[in-house]
Amino acid sequence: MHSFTEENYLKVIYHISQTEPGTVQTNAIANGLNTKAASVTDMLKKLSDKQLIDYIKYQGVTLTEKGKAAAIKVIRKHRLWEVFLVDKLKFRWDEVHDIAEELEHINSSILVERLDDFLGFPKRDPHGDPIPDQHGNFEPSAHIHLHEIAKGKTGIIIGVSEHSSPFLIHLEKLGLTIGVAIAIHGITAYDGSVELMVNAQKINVSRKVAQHILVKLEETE
Amino acid sequence: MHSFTEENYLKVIYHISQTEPGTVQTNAIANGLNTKAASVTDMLKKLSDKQLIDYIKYQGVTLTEKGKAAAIKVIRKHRLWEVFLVDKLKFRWDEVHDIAEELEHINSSILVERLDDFLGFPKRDPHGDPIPDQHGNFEPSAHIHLHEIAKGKTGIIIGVSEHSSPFLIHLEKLGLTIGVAIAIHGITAYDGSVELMVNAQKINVSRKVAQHILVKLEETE
DNA sequence: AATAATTTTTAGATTTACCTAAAACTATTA
DNA sequence: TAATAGTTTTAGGTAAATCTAAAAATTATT
Repeated sequence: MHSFTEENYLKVIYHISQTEPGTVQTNAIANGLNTKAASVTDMLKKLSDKQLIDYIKYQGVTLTEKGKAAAIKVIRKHRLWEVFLVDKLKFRWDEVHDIAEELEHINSSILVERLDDFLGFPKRDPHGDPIPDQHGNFEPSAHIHLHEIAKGKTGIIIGVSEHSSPFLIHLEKLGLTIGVAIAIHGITAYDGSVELMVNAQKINVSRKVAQHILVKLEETE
Repeated sequence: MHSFTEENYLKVIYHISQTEPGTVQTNAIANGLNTKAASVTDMLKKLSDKQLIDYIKYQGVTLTEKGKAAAIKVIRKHRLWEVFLVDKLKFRWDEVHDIAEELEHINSSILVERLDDFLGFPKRDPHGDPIPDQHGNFEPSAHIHLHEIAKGKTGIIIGVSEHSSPFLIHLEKLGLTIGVAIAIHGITAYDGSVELMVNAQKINVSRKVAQHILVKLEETE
């Protein structure tokens, strides 16, 4: 269908469009793919010819419906393979990203559907990200970032927005894993770090770390 | 490590060297990869530079120890993934070849070892081919081709030497699957077809089909 | 609005893997 | 052994994806 490289571009464009408002910039894509702006421009022309993106020179791009569907398919595969690696092959959540990055390009829709079935139609991957269904539908999780939560609130960690191994290993050590209940004690004015209770322990988390932890707030009492 | 394409060349060279005696010819490789002799020559130079093959112009190639090890690694992955697809995802044996052809290039030794463990360290793939262990060792099966068996002999089907879907579906219809006991009634002089008993039924199998069925003969009574 | 800074695009090259057509080599056989 | 058939290699070219350096366009700043 689409080349390995095209799929990576679509995926990155999709991810950026979910986090940044407006059209997606050439430099942002270059950054997300560890490549140069000139290479991105070349590929944008190609993706535009294939009607996978809407592209206006110097103005950035947006995915077309077709492009969005293709991107979501890749993301679905990535997340299903991550579940496979953790649930079945006993990998840790910090080990699976790079392998899933390769597996996501395996091209067989029947394989994806069988895998989904085998895994019991999981709704979320090991990092808490929602897994799109066959038709590309998923409920985006109503989350808030840890560094934005007001003092006194309580909630449950439902995901992370960074998947690097060092970050995840750090979280593991702090006991900040998915499903864990937390209570915010306050934010340190000096460095923006967050004071919180986890597993009956009071810990301090840097702002940088807090920015990548997604929390579902508890219904207010 | 090695590119997708390099791995495919090594794999094909290995397979040819197992079936044909002597060095592997350029044309045979081109044939096995559905490419042209000129392209093969280009790649042979590259593989030779990397010391994966011994190559003398016009004389064909042989794998070096390094090349052989790389080829066997790919074959190990291919066969393990086939077991996964059939045992876990409930694919039929005629559906798995093409998907495994993609999966075999996924690059992660820990993944392969975990998969092997998950599958219970299988010794053979769904087509009866032996699966090399971590170190590349495997017992080659002592088999004989169906068309070479003498009248009156009995045996058990232990494998096939063609993996195409039409061929395997045909075998399935005839009841000629792995583990099935057969008894040779004779060979038809006119067309070389084989008369045999399977599941208490007398059937006739064309020479072309018989050539791709591997049988383990029963100890003579 | 003019200038400076930043971003993006163009131009021209490189690498990998492939192709066709022609030349060179090897094997066959008359 | 000379001609011919078959195989393999060389020569020259294409397409995908990348790069660097320079030009062009946009955005920000006096």
